[in-house]
Amino acid sequence: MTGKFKRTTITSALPYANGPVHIGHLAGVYVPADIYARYLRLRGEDVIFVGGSDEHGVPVTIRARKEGITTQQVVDRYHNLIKESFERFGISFDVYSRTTSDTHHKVASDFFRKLFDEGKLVEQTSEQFYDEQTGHFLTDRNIKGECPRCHNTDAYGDQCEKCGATLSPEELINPYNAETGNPLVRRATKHWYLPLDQAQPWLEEWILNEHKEWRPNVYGQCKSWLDGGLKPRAVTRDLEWGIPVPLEGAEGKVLYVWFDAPIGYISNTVELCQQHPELGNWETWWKDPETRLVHFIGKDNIVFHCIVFPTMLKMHGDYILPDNVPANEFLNLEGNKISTSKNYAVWLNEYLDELPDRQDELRYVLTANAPETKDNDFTWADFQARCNNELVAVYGNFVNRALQLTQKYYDGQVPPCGSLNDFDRETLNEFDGIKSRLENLLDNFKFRDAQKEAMNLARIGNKYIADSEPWKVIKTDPERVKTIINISLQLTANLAIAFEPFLPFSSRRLREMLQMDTFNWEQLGSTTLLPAGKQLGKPSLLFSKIEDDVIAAQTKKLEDTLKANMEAEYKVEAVKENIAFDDFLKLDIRVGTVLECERVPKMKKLLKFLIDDGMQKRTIVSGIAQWYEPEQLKGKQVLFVANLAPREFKNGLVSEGMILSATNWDGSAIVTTTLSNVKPGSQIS
RNA sequence: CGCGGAGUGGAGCAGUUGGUAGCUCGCCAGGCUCAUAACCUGGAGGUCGCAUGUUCGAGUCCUGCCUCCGCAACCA
Repeated sequence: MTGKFKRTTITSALPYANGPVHIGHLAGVYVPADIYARYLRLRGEDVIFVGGSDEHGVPVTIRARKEGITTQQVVDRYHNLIKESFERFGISFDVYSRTTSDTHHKVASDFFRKLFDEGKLVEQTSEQFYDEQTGHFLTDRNIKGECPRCHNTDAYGDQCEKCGATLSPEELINPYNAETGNPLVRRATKHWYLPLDQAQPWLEEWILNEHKEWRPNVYGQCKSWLDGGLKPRAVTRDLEWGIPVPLEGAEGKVLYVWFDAPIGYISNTVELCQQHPELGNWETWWKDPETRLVHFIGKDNIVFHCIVFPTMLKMHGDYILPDNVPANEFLNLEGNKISTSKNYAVWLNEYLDELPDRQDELRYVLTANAPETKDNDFTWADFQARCNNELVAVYGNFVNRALQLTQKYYDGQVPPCGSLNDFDRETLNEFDGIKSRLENLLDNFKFRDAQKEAMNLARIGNKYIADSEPWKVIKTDPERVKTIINISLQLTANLAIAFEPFLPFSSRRLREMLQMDTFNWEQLGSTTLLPAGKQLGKPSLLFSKIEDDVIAAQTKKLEDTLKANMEAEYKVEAVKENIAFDDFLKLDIRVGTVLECERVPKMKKLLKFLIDDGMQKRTIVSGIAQWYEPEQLKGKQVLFVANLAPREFKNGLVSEGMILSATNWDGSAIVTTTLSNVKPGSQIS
């Protein structure tokens, strides 16, 4: 660590206790944060890694109402699930607490109270929409009403999804509660605001001038907010679930979640230091200018961690400000957005159950494809390829080669290193700079590149063994082979250290095979990690291949989810305008028997039917080839429009009518028929 | 015209201050056989979203446009 800092406080975004954690959270926040924490610990630095669940806010209360349980039960369920998943996945939090803890309530209340007492907050009364039946004020998104522009009655308080108009709730005609349908009235309510506008000057200096090194996405977004001019933001809300505003006359009001949630980082540190007195006073980790504060978050959280929370800390007084906020972009899944509400995700707890003992595989892939500069895509095919072609074939295979050769030639004892030839020196030179390269990348939050650098060590090893051909040399110069194997083993020992921050589970297994009891970052690059004569443990495979059926099961699961969502989202179309009876009589719908049915060459969607309509045979072409095999329909009776004007297709084919099908929710077509057979040509009426 | 980010070989991604376009995987050919049909070497494959400029020179800088993602609107 450079000069002015003596210790590091690492925070990771608090996952919202409204669902399990998924791979997007991991790739965006927890895996990079964990790599960084492990790296600093390995260097022997003072570091704490703080996490916890965010358990306030509106969505958890909605979920509780839907499921008929208490809000506390909802947050308990997800907090426990998330906490346990993180542990199993090896996210090495020093503390993982929650914002419903007593400590947090006290810390957050005191924080607010101090700002209030010192006159830092602005009090303001405004009119907001109120549901008299439920006794709730509503947020913009929970208000619906008639759009003043297109008169769609389902417009939201912020936008009409039908005509795209941007709205404010006051513009809606007949506003109502989106959840209950109750009509709304306007009612005055008092709230407290954080005057971000006052913070503007020093924020500009602090971010735009002093932190030009922040990532472009972070810096860019901050700049845009600052350029737009900051406005005061309310820090309280009219809700029951949350931390009560600690003031007289503020009954029924709580702290806004984004005000209370980041304070959770502080509360969790307080709890950590209570449990571990050796860490000293919690204030050291938050107020000492020699402490370096780093927030790991996703891109949606940039404004809160770079502008709002720092303003809170600064106004409070003696807190330090974040030194860096390495925010990641988003991870997509098989080309689609990950969505908690639509259940479209790879959930961590399910991954751990369904692919047991493969934590490092997921960690590896998420880091190799981390969305550090732009949104990236996670696919199971890529996951499999990276595991099998990189972890197994490059890293695992190299380790296995070195250990098997040692077992075979030396009964598992490290052979002595003799004199080096030019090729040995060349190889050692190649990985000589590994330590400083890794440090440079990790210190700059370039985890993807850093992991690649570690993997490169294994590539060097494979090349070294292949080029020096110990299996040939053993027949002519056994002494030489000792040196080759010694160097190969030293390389594997280095791998165990280099991969420790990234792949802690396999690193541990590798160290056990190598009987490395102690290790630290400073040893990286050393060629004397394993002394000659040392007895190694029994070699076993570091990684195993992932078979096709495992991947197929996962992709099927996602496809099923997509299908289920389509089904759930299916809406019945509104009924068309009424028609006169005479209009109906004009339609001549009849029953026909399918005599022949075949695909139309070069036309993927079309089936050609030969129909017996009671008088003659007629040809009808129908666009349902996607959904039926011709054989399925042969001999069946179908309903068709008999007096539709014939239509000629481009290839000269003429369709004399239309076969009636129901269009299902997923777009598939189901051909209609009668309950029992009737004579061909019978009319429908 | 609300704001920010992104668009680079078949796939996924890098490309710091403008100087011959890289990496991993896949593909093709060859080599090797200690190793999990693994490993090593070589090769093919790109008008860097589109269009304009600036420059001796642009993936990189200017301007305009198109597309995707995010924020505003409590999903990382």
